[in-house]
Amino acid sequence: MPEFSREAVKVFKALADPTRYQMVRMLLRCKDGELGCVEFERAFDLSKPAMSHHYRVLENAGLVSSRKTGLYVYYKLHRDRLESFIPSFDRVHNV
Amino acid sequence: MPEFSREAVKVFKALADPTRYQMVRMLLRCKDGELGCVEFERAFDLSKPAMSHHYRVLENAGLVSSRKTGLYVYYKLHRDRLESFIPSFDRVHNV
DNA sequence: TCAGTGGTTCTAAAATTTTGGAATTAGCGA
DNA sequence: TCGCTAATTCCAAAATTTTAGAACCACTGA
Repeated sequence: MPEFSREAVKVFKALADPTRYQMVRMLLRCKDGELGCVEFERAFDLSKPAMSHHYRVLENAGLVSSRKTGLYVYYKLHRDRLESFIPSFDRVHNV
Repeated sequence: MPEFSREAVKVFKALADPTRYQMVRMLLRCKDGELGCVEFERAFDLSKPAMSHHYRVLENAGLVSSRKTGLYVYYKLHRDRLESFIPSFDRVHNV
């Protein structure tokens, strides 16, 4: 399978989970496309390890990257990456 | 989670597998958006039950429906359903 | 009627994904 | 330095998904 297809499947896998799908939508909605673990943990009733796992899946799909300041970690959405596989994701899914 | 989101996740799940992703692309490429099991089985080195499983996942996601004539079954892509969750899927993924 | 083909269903195994407790790492402030 | 908090890593269990053999169903043609 060509490289692009493998990447596409990885992106779809990343979005094929309710928690991660919602995380991406939260990131789309927020002002600077960046949210901290705190916000995510408040939104989803999951353990820290489970959340960490989901962050990693999104990172491996190239959909987010993380930045650490002090104790806190912030995740930033890569809109162009998302749109390059799912154009208008924003318009369609950010309801 | 709202209905649309649940449906969206189901559609992403359906596409989050190499075989099914390719199946959808084959359907996009073919003339009348319809292909038979024969073509799919020739394209993928999987057992009949495994293929049947994949057909069902795509059907449950509302992405295809099937039609039987005689011994043969044909699957038809629902382009509008696909595009309603992933606009321009055709253009982006039908490489 | 019956032999043969195409496809699904049933069942269970293999593989992957999701999850959380425990231990660990990293940074902050006293 | 020490104690505290935030987050990840390690590990294993639970859940889900993918797969195929065996049995079955549906249709065709002889």
